[in-house]
Amino acid sequence: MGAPRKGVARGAGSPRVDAATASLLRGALLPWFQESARDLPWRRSRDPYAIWISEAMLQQTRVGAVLGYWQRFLDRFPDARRLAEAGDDELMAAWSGLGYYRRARALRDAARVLVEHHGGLLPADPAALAALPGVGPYTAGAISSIAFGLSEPVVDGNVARVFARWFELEAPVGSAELARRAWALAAELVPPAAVGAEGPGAWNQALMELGATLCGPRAPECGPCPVAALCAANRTGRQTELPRPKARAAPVEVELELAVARRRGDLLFVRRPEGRSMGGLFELPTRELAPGAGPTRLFEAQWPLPGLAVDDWPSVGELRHAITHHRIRARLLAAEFSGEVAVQGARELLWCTPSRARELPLSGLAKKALTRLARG
DNA sequence: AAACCGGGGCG
DNA sequence: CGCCCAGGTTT
Repeated sequence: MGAPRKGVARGAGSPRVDAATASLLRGALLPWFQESARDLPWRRSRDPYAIWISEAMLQQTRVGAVLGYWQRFLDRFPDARRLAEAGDDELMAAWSGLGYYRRARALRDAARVLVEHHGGLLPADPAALAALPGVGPYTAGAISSIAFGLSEPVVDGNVARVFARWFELEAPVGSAELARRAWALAAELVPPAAVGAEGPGAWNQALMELGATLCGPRAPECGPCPVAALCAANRTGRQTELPRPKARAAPVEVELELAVARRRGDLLFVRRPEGRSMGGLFELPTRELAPGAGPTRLFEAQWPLPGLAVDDWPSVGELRHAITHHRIRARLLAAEFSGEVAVQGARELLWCTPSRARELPLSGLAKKALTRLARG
């Protein structure tokens, strides 16, 4: 997500929310949140440090995964001073299994900054927070609003999706444009700081709660949604179409020929070279046909088995396969051998029955080819 | 702007 | 297997 652009003049086409709409949205969402918010342990804390830890753990990580870590981490590192002295081993032990381990080191580095420059406490100011390692626009806004009650916006994946539906934003998921518009909307919608310091934090959490529960990536549940009547996508029936999926690079069309070389019930396999994609996996001898713009990287140097004159072999079938952004059409060419097959090249060859081949590390395409051959 | 980090859950 | 997740940092 991009950074908030507070105070920047908005150009034409940027979203605006009038005060009446903002009021309706808050009046619909906040009571729902108070009623049905999940009882997450970090929501019971008012300690900025503890809230910071939860936000760091929740970066690109599901609530369910964090549940088992947050309290144990706090038991071991109850405040910034203790965290600043954490050794690598105990730090990693406390984080092990959460992924994105850079976050843990950033947390400790930030704790050292806190001890050195902020008296061991978290600042409330989002700019000061964002200057800490591992704290970006989202986390700065979250701590500032949730822990300190400041009127600061927050946009995560949930909020961007919710806004895309509320306001029919057409920019695709993950795009800079959607982030920019979502931040602008969040800044307009976040309520002013309340006396009880509950307003902005509750609002931000309510937005994320809606995105995490009812307004999920697919199959949003608009029936029970408290905001359905105010949601543009719900009114036009586009709630499952928005936000638009990420524009994906067009898949590369690949045409392959696979050699089904048989000898007394065995099939010939070759092993892909180590260190490249699918390295070490076995596959059928393969060549690529008429590559449009040079050989496809996934398959270059995969042929030549000069002993196999596949040009003369009859086709026994065709199959389709998809790898990342490649769409593959593979023709199966079969021939029967009796004696030795003279194959040049250093790559490892293996004659093996189809059933035993099932125990080999096969490429997905080879597995599919075996299944096809077994079915006849 | 895009790549990278990274593990799990789910359809 | 691809998508998605309470993102941030680096190039």
